[in-house]
Amino acid sequence: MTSSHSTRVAELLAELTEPQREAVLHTDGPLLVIAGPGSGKTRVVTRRAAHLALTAAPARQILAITFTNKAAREMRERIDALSVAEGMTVCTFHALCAKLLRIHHERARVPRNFTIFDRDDRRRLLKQAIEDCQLSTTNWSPASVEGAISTAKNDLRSARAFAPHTRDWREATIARIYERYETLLAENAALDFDDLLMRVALLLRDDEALRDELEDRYRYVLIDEYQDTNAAQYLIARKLVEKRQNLCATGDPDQSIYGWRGANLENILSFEHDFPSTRVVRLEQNYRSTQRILAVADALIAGNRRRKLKALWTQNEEGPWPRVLQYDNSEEEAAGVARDISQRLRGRTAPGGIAVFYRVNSLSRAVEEALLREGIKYQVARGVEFYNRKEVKDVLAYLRVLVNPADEVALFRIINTPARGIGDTTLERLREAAGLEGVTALEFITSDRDFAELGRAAVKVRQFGELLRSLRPAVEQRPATALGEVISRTGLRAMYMQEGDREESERRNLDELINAATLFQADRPEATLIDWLEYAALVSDVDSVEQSGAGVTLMTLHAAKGLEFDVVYIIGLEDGLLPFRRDEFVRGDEEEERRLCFVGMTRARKVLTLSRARQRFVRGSTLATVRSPFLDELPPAAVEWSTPADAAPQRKRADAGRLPEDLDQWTVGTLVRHPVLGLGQVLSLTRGGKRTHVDVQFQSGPKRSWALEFADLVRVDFDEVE
DNA sequence: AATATTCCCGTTTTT
DNA sequence: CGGGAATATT
Repeated sequence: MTSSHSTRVAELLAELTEPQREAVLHTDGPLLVIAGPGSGKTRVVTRRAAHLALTAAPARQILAITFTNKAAREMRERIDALSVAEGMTVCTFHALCAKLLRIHHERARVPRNFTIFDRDDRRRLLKQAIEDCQLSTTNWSPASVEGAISTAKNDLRSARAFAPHTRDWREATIARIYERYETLLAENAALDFDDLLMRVALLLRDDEALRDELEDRYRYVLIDEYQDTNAAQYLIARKLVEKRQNLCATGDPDQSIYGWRGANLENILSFEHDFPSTRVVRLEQNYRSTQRILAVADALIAGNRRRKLKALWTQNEEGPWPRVLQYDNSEEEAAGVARDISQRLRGRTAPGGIAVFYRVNSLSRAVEEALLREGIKYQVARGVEFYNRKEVKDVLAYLRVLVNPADEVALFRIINTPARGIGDTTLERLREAAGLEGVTALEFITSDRDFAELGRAAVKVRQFGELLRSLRPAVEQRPATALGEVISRTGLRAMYMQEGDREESERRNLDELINAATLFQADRPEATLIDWLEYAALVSDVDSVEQSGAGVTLMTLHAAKGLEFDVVYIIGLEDGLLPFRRDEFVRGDEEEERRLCFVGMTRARKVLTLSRARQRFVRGSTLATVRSPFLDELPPAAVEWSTPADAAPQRKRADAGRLPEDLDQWTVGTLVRHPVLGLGQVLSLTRGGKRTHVDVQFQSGPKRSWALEFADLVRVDFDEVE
């Protein structure tokens, strides 16, 4: 071992706490890192990866898997910065699977040049599948069927496996649609996002030789955000490390907020059971938030049952009390938040350090208007991504047709874009004619014939066919070149050439697309058009949700995961909104909603403000709201409640944490008053060794129990009441 | 084929 | 109420 080697190892261990060090140093065997919010997880993961590359295996034998491209990019950058891990594979689950399927297409029984269908493509195909089954898309909305099929795929249930297990007519119908959809996908030589995972999972399960090969290729596997894995990803993870068990999973059950997308919290909760020799490391020290913010968040999440206990703590300053503000209505809430932000901006806080979170996007509107009125710059981090823009998808559709002639979803997307006089009737006839001859639509179009059966449109179709034929050689060219060729030859550029504000952004986006392709191929000399299309299909964000620092950030609680801000506002803490409930009778997963709230709170470094409106303007009408039960779960002594209308917010009781002086007069039946919940009656008093617990039934309905020291209750005599 | 009108529906959305 | 999609109109 050279001295430079040991110096580098020492560097990797520098400035780490004991548990962090332990996680970095662990090499062989399963490792579970339970990482609380702001606990330096990324640092640990990257150092660990570097440490492995330095001491255990060549970097190319290490595989780090993330969920998002952003996470992959960040991890890659940070690992690169340590400059010991060149050649390491750092990518998303989907990218890994796409690559594996491309390489092992024969064994996986997929076409080598398969197209990856995004949600839009999938919807179109699904619509067709529903129609093919003679069903109406009104009764069988593509969206709901999509959800059912996606769930099935996430659970590794193929169309064939799905059909025999249907329990009612609805499921049986979905099974039919599912089968038809799969047939259509195959005809299009396409895979959807879920297929990528499912195919690889099943492949690893069934093809031992390949699994063996991959296990030798990737000797150490790291999976980030393990709490978000679904059944397919879980199987992939297990199969990838079957022999060596060198799996390092990092995550936090308390931050699992994608259950509705198929994520299965059980995967992380039962990790130690699945991998019996697991070493568990808990990262519990928080470097982000103040003591008071952390304490409140911790108190909230303590209400969950399905978790792994963590003792969050911090050496950071105490900080100001987190506040709960109750406004009369949603406009005042928005105005209040804007006013508060305005005040902070006059202080030292930079706008980029401030964020407003909400459960549903529709809440952003009121806040936006209020910020506008206050003249505060802001940005809404929303999901409209670059690669979902129409003009971008049109260009990509041309490329897709070139690469994969079976891709009819793409073909029908571009057949009349730019407008070339091929309408619905022509399309119908064309499909029919092609079907009659037993050739694909593309073969038909690009064949050398007169298209007499298409009447007036025959010339247009022939021209389109010629265009496609002339574009074919572009397949062999480099992505950026092919892209430029398509944009100009198809008339798409011309289409956006007329001067005008609307076309301006389209033109810019097309240029941006060529830029992206140029950048892509710059560090991938071997990259083909197929590779670029795959990249484009799987990279949807393009740095869109970066904190630019120029303005206040508005986003959903989901989007906030992984970020941090000095000052955080969470609005709309109302029953049914957070926790969200679709309708009154069907309750959602309240624990997941609580985690969502926890995630939001723990984004705050210094100042946390929760708010709620007593009346909310929703869908055209104003409705009375009920305070979120989550607010009642916050230790009353640890937050500052105030109604902004009040001149002075009520200060904290100085004696919080102490038992009431008149405790000897407290019995079952004693009347008490709570600053928020009002009048109530003691149901029970339990003297514990350390704490005295009290159950109270409130006049207003709710029943609560507390440690009496923190209950914020005052005893009232009977005659004081009315 | 482009534009007007009606109608429907309404969480979150890593890929 | 308001956006998007399906449908009607020119």
